[in-house]
Amino acid sequence: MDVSSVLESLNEVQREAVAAPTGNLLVLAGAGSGKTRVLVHRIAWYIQTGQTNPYGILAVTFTNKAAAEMRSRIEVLLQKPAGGMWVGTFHGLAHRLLRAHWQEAGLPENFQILDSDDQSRIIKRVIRSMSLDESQYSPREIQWFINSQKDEGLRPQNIETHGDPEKQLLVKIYQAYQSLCDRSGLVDFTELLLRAHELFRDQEQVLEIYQQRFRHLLVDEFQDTNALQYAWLRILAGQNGSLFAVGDDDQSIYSWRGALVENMQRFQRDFDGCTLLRLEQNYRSSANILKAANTLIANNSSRLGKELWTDDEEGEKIDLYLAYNEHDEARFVVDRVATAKINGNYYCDHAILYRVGAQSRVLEEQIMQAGIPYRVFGGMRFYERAEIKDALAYLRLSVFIDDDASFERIVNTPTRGIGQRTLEELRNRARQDNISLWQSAVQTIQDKTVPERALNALERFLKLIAELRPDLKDIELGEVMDVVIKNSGLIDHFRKEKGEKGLARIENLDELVVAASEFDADKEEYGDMDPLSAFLSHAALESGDTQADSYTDYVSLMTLHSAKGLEFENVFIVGLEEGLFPHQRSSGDLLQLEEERRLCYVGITRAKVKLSLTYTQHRRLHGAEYYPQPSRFIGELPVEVLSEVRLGSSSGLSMFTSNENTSKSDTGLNLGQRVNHLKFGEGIVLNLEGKGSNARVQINFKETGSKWLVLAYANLQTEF
DNA sequence: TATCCGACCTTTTTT
DNA sequence: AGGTCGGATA
Repeated sequence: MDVSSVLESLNEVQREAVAAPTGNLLVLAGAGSGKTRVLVHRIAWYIQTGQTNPYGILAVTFTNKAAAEMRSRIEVLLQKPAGGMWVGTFHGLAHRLLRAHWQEAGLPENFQILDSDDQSRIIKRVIRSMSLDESQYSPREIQWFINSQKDEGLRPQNIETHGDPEKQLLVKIYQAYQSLCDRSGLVDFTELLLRAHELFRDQEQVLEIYQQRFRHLLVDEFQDTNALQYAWLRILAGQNGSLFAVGDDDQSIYSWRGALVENMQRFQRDFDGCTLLRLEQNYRSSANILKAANTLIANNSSRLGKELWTDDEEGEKIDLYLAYNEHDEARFVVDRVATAKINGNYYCDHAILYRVGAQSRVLEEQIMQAGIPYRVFGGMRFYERAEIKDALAYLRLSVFIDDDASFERIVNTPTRGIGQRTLEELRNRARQDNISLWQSAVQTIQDKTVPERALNALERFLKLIAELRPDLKDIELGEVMDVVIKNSGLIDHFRKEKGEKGLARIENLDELVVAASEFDADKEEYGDMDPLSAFLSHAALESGDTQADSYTDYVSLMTLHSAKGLEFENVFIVGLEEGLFPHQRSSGDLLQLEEERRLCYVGITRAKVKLSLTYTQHRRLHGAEYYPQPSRFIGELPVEVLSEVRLGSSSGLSMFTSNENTSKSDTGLNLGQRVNHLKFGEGIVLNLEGKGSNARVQINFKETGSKWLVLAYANLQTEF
């Protein structure tokens, strides 16, 4: 094999990283600097120099999409399947370990995976069963508490409460939640990681197997690792393993879900002989775009430090558009996209990025009106849909009767006369005897401790599930799914739902049958699990990211967060306003503000050719009116790369005024304008009405709040 | 058991 | 504004 081919087409630093001697290496890789490329080539280098075969390599990422892309790029480079290599997400790999070592990990063979919705339902139940006030102990907060404890590697008994009764109670809830999960063989997402870590920590012989095997560990997006993931990598690497980590501290935007940028510094301390390389040459964006990105991010402190550069030319300036309101903003963007299309560009080279999901609606309205195909990313995923989870719950229960989450979900869906009273009885018994709801139901039927009518209903339910079971073994997966959906009565149930909704649900259920029949359990991923169990795991771990159809041309709408890792010729970032971006909830805290700035940096660096930024004078959000100040991030960009867009009266402006009926009297004032009043001081124009001597103006004064004034007497100063 | 009403919330997302 | 959720009601 010609080793040099792996190094061809790499720049000097990339080559240095790829061909570095085996050992611990941290690659600080800027946006668009070819970071995944380096990682993939590093793997090929290991193999082609004979340092290891695929069997000795473990490469880990955060999303299934990234993992799939990595694997396929490796295989392209090697020109053969990379069998035996472990490539996957932290959760996927942890899952694989736990399936292989379920006994050592103290799990039932058929353990089921809880997604966060399942988890939150269980937590609600636990709170209720402890007769706590739900309004005082919000399930959300408790879920957050439990997950962050687990992220820290903490079990209830390890948590120091310092006698704080509040915390003691939280720990008690955590405990109760965990024992419910344990007795019903349920593993939440974080638990996958925690158990996998404990497996390594406590089972020396297991750890040894994997330490021997995986001498070469590689991590992408290292800045996104949390404490537990870091600990897992560290224990697996041991003394003899080597870790190749690629990341960018400037793109760390997930601290709010436990990601620790500090892991990049820690890595250099904790891992022997760690070297640091910087990939700073950018192959994506024009010089102007990079200049904007570099200048912006330089406002952050405590960076590892790096500055992107490019051989590319200066390129176009960055457009900056001040819109009247969010409709005008949307119209501006859509107009630009439409024009680009007419000029021979593709829709799919365009992305519209926003800070919060709620901003997509107005954009969608405009883009729909223009008849432009688009896709909104994010939101409900396929396997998260209620009807899909219902159907899967039938399956899960049939393969693993102790799965309480599924039992609860479907015991009375569709309604079959098993009401709250009966359920309460089942739950109590389950808790008292530390058994699953299914076992509890069996005993309840034996002891006849509920009314006859409920008893019969319960019996019918158990029989329904039990009858599914023998059928499932022999027939093909799609057929299994079909039988489940038909026998469960879900179709009839949703048919009764009025409107489009029920219809859509039934279509989704059809789609589920297709998904099941097309599912092909990868032996590497799922070992010798039976196909049905493998499919259920798959459904839990891959929430069904709908693959972008490559043959349709559409504009992408997404949050800045979901844009990370992507690139587009043409990028619009909308809503650059104080309070929105940076978001209100981040603006009080310096660290959070810096994360917002990194988010902006991520957004800017998505653009290859053209970047446009917009903000508004007036925005309606959550039913309230805002007259926001321009985002500080605009002010942090170098003026020389910006170009302010002023529309002639023929385009956006006239459309705006005619459509919105906000044409104001000719007062010489604009909405959002700053004015000064002799008595009330400084304020901002909120509204105008009437004409001539009747004209009135509403002003939000800094000191005294909002007031209506007759313009003729107000004697406002507009320049000060 | 279905449906309606009002209280409540609303940053970002993956697994 | 718009969606979700839980409780009250028919």
